[in-house]
Amino acid sequence: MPVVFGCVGNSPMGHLDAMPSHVLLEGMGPDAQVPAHLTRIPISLIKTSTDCTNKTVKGIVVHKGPLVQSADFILKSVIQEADSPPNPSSQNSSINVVLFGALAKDFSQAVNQGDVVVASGFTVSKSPTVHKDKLHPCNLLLSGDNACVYVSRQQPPPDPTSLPAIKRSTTLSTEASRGNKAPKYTYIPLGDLKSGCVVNVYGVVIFFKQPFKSRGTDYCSSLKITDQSNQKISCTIFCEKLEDHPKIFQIGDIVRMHRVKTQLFNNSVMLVNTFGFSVIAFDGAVGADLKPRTSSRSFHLDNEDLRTVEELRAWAASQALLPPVPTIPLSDVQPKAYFDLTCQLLAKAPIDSTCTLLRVWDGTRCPWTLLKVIVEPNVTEGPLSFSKEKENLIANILIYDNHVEFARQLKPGDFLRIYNLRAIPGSSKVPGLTRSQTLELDHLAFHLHGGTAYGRGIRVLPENSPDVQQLKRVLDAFTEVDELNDSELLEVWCTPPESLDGETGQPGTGMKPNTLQLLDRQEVPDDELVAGVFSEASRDSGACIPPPWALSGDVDVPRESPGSPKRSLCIHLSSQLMSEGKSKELIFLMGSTLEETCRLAASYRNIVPVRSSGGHLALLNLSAPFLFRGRKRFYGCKRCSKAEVREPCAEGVEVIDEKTIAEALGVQLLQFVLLMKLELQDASDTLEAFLWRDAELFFSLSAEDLATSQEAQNHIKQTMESLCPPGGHTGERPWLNVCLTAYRAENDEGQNQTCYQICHTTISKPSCTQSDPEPA
DNA sequence: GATTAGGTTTAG
Repeated sequence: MPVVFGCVGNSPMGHLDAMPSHVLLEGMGPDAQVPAHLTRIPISLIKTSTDCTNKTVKGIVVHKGPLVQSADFILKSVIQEADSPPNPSSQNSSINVVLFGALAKDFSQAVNQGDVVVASGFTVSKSPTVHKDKLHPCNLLLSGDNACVYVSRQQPPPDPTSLPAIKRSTTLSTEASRGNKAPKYTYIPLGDLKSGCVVNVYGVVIFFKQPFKSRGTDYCSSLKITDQSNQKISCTIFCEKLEDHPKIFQIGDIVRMHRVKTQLFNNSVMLVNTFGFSVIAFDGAVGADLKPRTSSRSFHLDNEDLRTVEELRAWAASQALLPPVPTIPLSDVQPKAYFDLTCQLLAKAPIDSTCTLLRVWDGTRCPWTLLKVIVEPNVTEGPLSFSKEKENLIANILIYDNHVEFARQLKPGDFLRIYNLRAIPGSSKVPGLTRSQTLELDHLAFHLHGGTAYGRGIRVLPENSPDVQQLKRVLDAFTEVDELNDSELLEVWCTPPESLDGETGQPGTGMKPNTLQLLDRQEVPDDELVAGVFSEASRDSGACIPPPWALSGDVDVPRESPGSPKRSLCIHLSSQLMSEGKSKELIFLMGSTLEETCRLAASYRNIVPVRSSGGHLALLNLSAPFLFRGRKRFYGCKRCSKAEVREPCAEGVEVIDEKTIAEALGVQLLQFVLLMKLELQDASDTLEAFLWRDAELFFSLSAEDLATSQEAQNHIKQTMESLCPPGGHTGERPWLNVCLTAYRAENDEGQNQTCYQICHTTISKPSCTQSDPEPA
């Protein structure tokens, strides 16, 4: 059944549904269709200088490459001189033929290996693969309107099993078809994939399995990827060498794959690697390093690629495709949970043929009692024991079945990510234990079960990966501390300044806020307490003689609501201020409630609440503010003040401030101070540190504003929530780079102890996860 | 030279 292709031009990508243009004719060979004005030339005589106008070649298809869907369709084929016995002395009777556009697509559909074709309208170029494939030094390019291929089958019907067995002379690279320059790749959106093509794609990884040994000869990787088209495409990669597999570390990573073939499985298009397959992977986080993960030395990456990666990153972020926490630290592990762990291998030991012990740490301490496994010392690789402190951080992980072989290749010191690890509470039998070896009850055991479900597996992370860099900082910090013995450590931390002045800050690194609590000693009293003081003061409403400098009168309190009863209160004013026309600058208010005082504060700049005491005017108990100004309240020290109602000296004073009033009243003015205690945690331990002297610097606001401004309070709240998310895991808390001051201070029991304060440190943004220490 | 797997939890 001969087949004739019509002359077809290049079809722009996307016109994949264009009707094939071949015409079926029966009972004739391809030659019957070739127009008479064309003359055939032998393949072996083709040179780049050959004038191909009105020339044809005829050959048997000895290789048909895959249809590559690129900017255009491309298909590469090899034909061998037909109808004449191939000259064994000549290697030039087989030639590469490269077809473009719809012609390539039609050729892919209608031509099989073994068919005889006649081609016309071709051009000749140098074959870039001549040294590799030892074929004809030229190749034939078939594109554009003049290109035409006439086809016939040698043995109809086209039953693949009955086709002449023609050995492929060599393997071919599709890259070869584009000349010597770095090929320009086109990437097909995942939503546009059609089955039966070889394509290049980009995608965001939404599921992955680390390479695992297949039942065949290769390792198999399983991926599911997606892109802006929202199509979710499964990919299966078979490669004999592990290094040829995609290097996926976590969900959200981005892969670029070259030469994967599309095929239908379960009514969905899926991807499988095909000849010439290559893959590179990128971190999927916006702003992360754009260094591709690959073992290939000759990958091509241009600005367009980087732009594609950035676009996918931004899109993935908008879709929340990246997990908020890539892995769970040991400190946050929950019993019964499956989790991924990023850790360092310290030691390992085989337990039996189906189980290997990995001793790992990540610098955090698991709050649960961990499984202890005792193994024969002579089978352990790595140190047999560690310092007590370090031992407390080490998790024993039992690796089972198929993962044992992989674990065998691990070396102590390796940085690992273990996927789908399971934390099992209680006791379980550990194979290989002798009678003398005990297993603790009520522990948490970590198992990497057999199988690859849910991506279960192990990966060695490269030392330069950001997650490893972060882990190393934590581990190094611990090791540094661990190597000092306790007394040395104490000496380092206990070189305190005599006082807070002249202290030297010690930059601390890697401290993590753990828990936060406000010190409740000397707290600013709440309204309930203050209202109680007012209430008590108004009960002492005996007769009182105002001081001679005062003018007394009544003031109507603004009503709470139109219907509420009218109330007037006794006030005393400074006659001097009155004479200067500043009667509203300061009033001494008697018998008011806290609430009424606040209402009057809208009309009078300064209000000093007073009471009657022994026939004289007196200030209220200094638990309450001695002065109200707008929303601000000023407090006096109960111990240091010698309070008495006196006329402020306001002569020549433009504005009466709290200092003038406090001075006149003998009140030792108190300052608002923000005092917090933070529990910081790093790999080595936790540490309580005060935020006090530089608390305002830390939060970039004044404590006084904090007492009155809702905005300032919100700012603090947001900042604290970003440092210590409510209900969040430790892993979600940011790392802080803080400067600490160590000093000696007496505690409540009169004992000298070392205290720590955060100093010279500013949180740069409320939502920011890092703080920037300012130069001391 | 084709085949391998085709996500979805061990059962210690």
